[in-house]
Amino acid sequence: MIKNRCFARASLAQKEGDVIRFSAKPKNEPHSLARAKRARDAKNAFRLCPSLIHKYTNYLQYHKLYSMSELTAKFTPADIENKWYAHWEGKGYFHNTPDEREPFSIVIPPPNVTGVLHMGHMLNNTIQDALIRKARLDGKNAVWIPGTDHASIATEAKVVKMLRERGIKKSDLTRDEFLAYAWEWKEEYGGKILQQLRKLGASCDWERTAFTMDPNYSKDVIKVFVDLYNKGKLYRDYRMVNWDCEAKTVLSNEEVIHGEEQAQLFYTKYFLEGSDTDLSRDEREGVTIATQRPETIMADVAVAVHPKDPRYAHLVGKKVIVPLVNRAVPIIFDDYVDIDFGTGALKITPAHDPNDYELGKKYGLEVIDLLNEDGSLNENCGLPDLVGKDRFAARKMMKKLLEESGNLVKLEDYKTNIGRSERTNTVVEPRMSLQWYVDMKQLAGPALEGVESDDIEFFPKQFKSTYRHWMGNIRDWCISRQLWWGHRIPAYYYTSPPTPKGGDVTTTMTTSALDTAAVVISPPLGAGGLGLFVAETAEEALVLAQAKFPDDIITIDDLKQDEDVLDTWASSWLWPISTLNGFENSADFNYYYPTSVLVTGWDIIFLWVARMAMAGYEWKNERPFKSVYFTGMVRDKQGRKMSKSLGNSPDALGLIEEFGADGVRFGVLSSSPAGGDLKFDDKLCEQGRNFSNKMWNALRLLNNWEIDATKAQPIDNQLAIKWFENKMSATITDIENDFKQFRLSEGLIKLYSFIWDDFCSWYLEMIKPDYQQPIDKATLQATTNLFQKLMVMLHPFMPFVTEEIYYQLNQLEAAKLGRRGATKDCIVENYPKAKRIDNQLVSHVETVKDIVSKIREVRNSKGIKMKELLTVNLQNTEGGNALLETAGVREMIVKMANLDAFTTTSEDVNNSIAFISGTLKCYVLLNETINVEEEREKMLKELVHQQGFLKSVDAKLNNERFVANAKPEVVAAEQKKRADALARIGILEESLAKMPSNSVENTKNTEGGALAENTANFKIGESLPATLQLQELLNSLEPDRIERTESTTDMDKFSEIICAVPTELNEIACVRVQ
RNA sequence: GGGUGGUUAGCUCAGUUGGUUCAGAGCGUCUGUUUUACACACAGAGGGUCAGGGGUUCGAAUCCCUUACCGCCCACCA
Repeated sequence: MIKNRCFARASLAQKEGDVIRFSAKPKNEPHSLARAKRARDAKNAFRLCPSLIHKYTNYLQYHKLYSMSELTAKFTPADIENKWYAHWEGKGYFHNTPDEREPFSIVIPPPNVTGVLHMGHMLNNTIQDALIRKARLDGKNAVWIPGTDHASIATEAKVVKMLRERGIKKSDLTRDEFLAYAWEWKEEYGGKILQQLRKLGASCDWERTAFTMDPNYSKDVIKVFVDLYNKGKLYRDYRMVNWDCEAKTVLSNEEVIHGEEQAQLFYTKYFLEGSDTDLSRDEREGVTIATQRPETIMADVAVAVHPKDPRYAHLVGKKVIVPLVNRAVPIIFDDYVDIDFGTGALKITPAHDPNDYELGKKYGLEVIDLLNEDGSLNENCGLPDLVGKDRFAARKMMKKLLEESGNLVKLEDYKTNIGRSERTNTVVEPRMSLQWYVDMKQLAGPALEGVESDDIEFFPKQFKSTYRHWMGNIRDWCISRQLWWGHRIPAYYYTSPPTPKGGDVTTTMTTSALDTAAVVISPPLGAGGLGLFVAETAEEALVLAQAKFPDDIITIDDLKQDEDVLDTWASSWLWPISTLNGFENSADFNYYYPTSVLVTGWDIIFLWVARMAMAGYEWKNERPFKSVYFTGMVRDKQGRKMSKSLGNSPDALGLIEEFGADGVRFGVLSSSPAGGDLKFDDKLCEQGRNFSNKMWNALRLLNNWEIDATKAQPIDNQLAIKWFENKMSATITDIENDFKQFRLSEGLIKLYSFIWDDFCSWYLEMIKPDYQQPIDKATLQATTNLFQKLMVMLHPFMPFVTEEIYYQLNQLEAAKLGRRGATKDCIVENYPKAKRIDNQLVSHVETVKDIVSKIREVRNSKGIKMKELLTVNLQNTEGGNALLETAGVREMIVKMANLDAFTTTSEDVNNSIAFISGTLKCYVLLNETINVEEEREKMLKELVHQQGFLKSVDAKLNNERFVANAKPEVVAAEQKKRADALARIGILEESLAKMPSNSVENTKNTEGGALAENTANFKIGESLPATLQLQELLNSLEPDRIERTESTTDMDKFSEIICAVPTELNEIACVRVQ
């Protein structure tokens, strides 16, 4: 039974011609197979790449012999994540209350209560969690307040849909009945996302979970509304608004998403009044306009042209007939019209276009509103057939009607920007409506100043200008919504005193009347301005009403509350204040406010961030957060925004399952510098998972070591430990800086490479005892300490795996080092502090690493196996001696490069390969004859490079202005470079001089060539393997799973060919798993 | 139209206050690996005129101007 996953997943193959083809590469396929696939792509399959087959065979062998039974070598995150999360939460690590420590607080951008975790949340919340965990490790009083937003439109739309599926219409319900359903829905499905955040490892203070419709929160929202009204920063007005016909509510500008869409322009001719009806359409006099919304034609009250347009100059004072309804309307001349667009003539429909409305006002035109609130046409359209029809249905019918009436000139495809509702995705219609507005100009000042002066600091900075631009051109904020789910507007209308009856907004009226519409027109609710009272409760409103109308006997039943609710953002803008009970000046508020940082996407900078800033300054006279970290937008590989409708959003929880929460956290963090967009690729999560596995295996290594308490600590181990401690100090300093500037991705990458390269690849190899030898106590102790420190450093980014390894290291210490007593959990450890760095020691070990690398390079190029002992000599120089004087250096080089000796020599060593590290020269002694010419060329090349380098350095140092202007340390660095370059050049020249100039004939290894020749003979064959390797492979399979083919055509029946290997007969045997 | 960001390796992106042993990382590619922690690995290699042009400077991927493409935000012409 073959357990290896890669093996089991090996490709399907199909035969084509005489070439075996692998099918699409399955995930996690070994590289060898990927190469096979490429070979296939090159249409050469195995015939041209025998080494590939060899390689794959080799890979399989390796697995069979060494890996197949050791599945534990893989780290499985799922096993530990739930365990640790429950542990942390149970211990109360996430919860904090005010104390004497330094506070660090974050409020979560509240996701919609009905939302599910998507990539944006993952990015956003991983960043917040990393910041919170770092603060916690730094010993701060860290609080992260979670919660959800009631999201009025989005939630109401979902509830309506749910009810519809149950056969219930919203219109059949009373407000209270509907709200009961909505709350029921919220209790059942709401907050799911908060559970999902736990999977990600978010260490929120769940005891503080808030909801924007909690009783306390609602109270604040209402209080704020009343306060704004009383301060004169809130008003009601009748204006053209963005209307969502599906949700039947107004939308703010920020809630309308514009996008380019395909539309049709209807070229429609409006005939001149009195023109000859006997003439054909083209002959008859008139004006042709172009419109994309022909269904609004019936509401036209004028046609406009440019005053300087010669085509229409003769029409001054004339009228045209609106098609279908045959109403005569004036032609007006206004330079608003663009002569070059369309026909240069424009129909004026004040009720259904903001610009037309303005023109209508200017010329005192009638307003005919022919749309109902659901987007269907009403009686004002004047055509019975169209009444009740949806605007899009009507549009289609208009085509026919206009054709029949002979007004339609032509149709033209046209790309235009269409506004759609952010929440319901319906096309937004401009519509006249009476709504509540916040006077933003009064609020924007302090909020703008706060960001300008960096009282609130933006990361990255460039969002300041976006913010400035918007705040400078701010428009009033429409905060009423015609919905039920939300905070009901605390405005009460007293209807008793007879008010002038204005009629419904959908009736025909003139613009002169409209100017005072708020007062004279009976709005959908209540009595308009006269009997309007804004108060936190009906009782308070009653008091106001009684005071205003002392002659009336008014009871609470005479007051009618506004039916509308507030825009969701009119509650979430209080989030940092209300979640801390700021309006009651609570201890929490005084301690945690202003919050430390807000982490959010830049897409809601206006919807939310700016408004929170306004609210903070307005009611608390204080910024709501010290910094704002704008994350990038997560996009798919094609750069598109992740969205449900595109279906391109990866399943967040699925990703966690596949790569582990830590893997996903790594993935989203590692390439997400602030503000930049992140094209999401799950390869990054894979990298994160691999990283976890790497550390897990480092732990396994330590676990496997036996301890020998009597063994003295080797000198090179001491050096390794000192070196690593120094490097760690440097890394700590770097990471601290990165956190300060919110450069989390950089911090993570640094740690990644520090742990993977410095710790695993170098440090552990340095201290690793010889095979089956025990390790000394001091080294193991130091190593577990260092490892644990690394885990603490990495913990903010990858909490689960670090906690687990940290714990395992404690266990290891207890078992092998006899350590007693309780130890902290990683999550509440103290973040390591940087110590003074011994630069000389570090640079010596870096030289060691360089020498070792170069020796490996020599091994690689000469095909010398790692196992083979080598002798390397170091040229006797001052620098070389200084290096060797450092205790442990010699031993370290000997061990890491697998040498039998590393000694100094004063003479050139014959029959060796020389290399230069820094200013040191080493000789690798070889038994075989050296290709002198090759070495000479290498050295010459290096010499040229060094000379060029020296020249550029000299050019600077000889430049007086450089020496005069550059910083002293830069000049010193250049001088050092110069000295080093000179030293290297000296070494090279000396070596070259001593080299015999005649080259020795190179005896090249011809193995590769031979192999290549064999390949031409490869063909698909039937014989069973004769090689030992293949035999072993086959032995690993159960006999009934092996089939033998007799001819190439038999290959067809192989549905799963897992490998094809060359036999001694230069044929290919194929093996498949049934 | 008004803002604003970008263009660096095949791909995705780093590159802090300008300083040639910094042009980097990951992935991908290529070569090698029975190397006892890890093939989710190890040891290496190749690959970029830092979009084009001009300027400032002793010195430019980095600062300025300009051109060409992308992108986003805001406002919008029926």
